[in-house]
Amino acid sequence: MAKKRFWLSAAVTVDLVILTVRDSRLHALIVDRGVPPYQGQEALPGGFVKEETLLQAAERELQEETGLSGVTGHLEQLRAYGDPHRDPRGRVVTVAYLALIADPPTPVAGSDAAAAKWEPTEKLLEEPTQLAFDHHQILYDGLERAGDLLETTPLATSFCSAEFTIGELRRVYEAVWGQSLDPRNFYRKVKKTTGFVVETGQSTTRDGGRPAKLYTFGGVDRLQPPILRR
Amino acid sequence: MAKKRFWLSAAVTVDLVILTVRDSRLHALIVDRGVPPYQGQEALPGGFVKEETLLQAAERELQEETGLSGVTGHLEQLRAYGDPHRDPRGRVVTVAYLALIADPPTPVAGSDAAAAKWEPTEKLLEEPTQLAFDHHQILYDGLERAGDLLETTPLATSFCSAEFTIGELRRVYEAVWGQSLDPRNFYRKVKKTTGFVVETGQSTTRDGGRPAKLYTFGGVDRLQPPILRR
DNA sequence: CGAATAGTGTCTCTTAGACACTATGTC
DNA sequence: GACATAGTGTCTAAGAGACACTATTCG
Repeated sequence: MAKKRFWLSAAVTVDLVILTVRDSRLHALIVDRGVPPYQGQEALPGGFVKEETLLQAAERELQEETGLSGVTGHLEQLRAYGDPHRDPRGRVVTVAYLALIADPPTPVAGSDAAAAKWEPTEKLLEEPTQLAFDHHQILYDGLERAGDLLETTPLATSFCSAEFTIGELRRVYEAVWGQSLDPRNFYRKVKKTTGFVVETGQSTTRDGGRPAKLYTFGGVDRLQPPILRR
Repeated sequence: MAKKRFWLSAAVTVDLVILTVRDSRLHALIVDRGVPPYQGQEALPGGFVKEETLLQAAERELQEETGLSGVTGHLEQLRAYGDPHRDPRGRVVTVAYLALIADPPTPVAGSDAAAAKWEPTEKLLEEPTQLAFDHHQILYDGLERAGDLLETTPLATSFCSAEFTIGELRRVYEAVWGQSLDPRNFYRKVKKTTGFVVETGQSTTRDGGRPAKLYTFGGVDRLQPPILRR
């Protein structure tokens, strides 16, 4: 280690775009910043990376922010953001993660990062931006990724509870894509996609109308054929 | 800045997956490491980030490694890799970028990072891995991304010179996807995709056979309809 | 001429979307 | 009964792939 530390040193953080579907609308988890910079403003949850993997840091933050130990859902890296001036404290490179989780974790724990709350993404995207740092951009990228994921992967089920109806699954697609889908064509499309969903044999009337069969996730990791939006 | 630097500090690098198509085969730019760690082994080109954007760092490295000032092509972020033990020197988070460039920049300058050379990606993916760090994984991810990009974006043209034939474009797809395509169906598919290519009015016989019309990139940023592989 | 690539036509099969219709629950 | 959602059937138009065929160059 002769020339030790001649290179640039930076702080590394993870920021989270945590999405869920509530009342047929897409929501993101937002925190009120309790400390400078951007004190009092809204931001995405996140924090500094410790002696751990980036993914582990994201998992840790996710559990801290949602206040749950066994969060069910999906977590994947979005991308890194490293503009030299994105943080007034100095050089901070952040690695953003995208989390898709089922509604139940509604009660958000306060944690150290002040109050957290679910906000409709539609509202958050309105200009002018109220989010701290470059979090508006990160949120935008996360929403775009989420929309793409629903086309080719079965991750829409990450927004659902363990057992769900086709109608509930459809409302996930409608919320994320921001468009309505024909229930009948959607129904057949899902059932034709091998391994997407599996019948449990039970049914429910929680959505009103005729009882709907309940399904669980079928286990594939790619939708074949994909479910494409227009 | 009361509690200044209580957080983890890390070095930040960029690594590049630079792809091109030569002789109808996909190649990646590989350097021989002249310094430890992994001295003498093969690796992806890359370097430490300075007082600049991550993208700017990637552009700088790209130009240094290819020895060209105005590299034509495409450059986008792949993702970040931050395992605590990925670099024996300490905590180094790297942000990988994917570059797609046209063949002409064949003469690779030595630069400071020892010799650089084009290697067929097929050969590089063979086990056991000979690439330093986690560059095998990064290369794999880059190739996967490249394949996806060709489906929905016009970036195959980044592999071509300013003017190209449909046949040359097809050989790009075949090289990246590793599968042969029906020339006739491909031809109509490309021409049906609005804004993908534009006729120049000229033609060439450089591919042998009947003279082929020459095209330039049409300017769209999404292929509609997309060009999907089976 | 044959060989090679460019470009067109056409057939078949699959799929996406529109939408009529039936089924089964709650009020 | 009205109303809501679940689930099925069917028609039509567009797209994908297979492949015969024509066009134009070179040697």
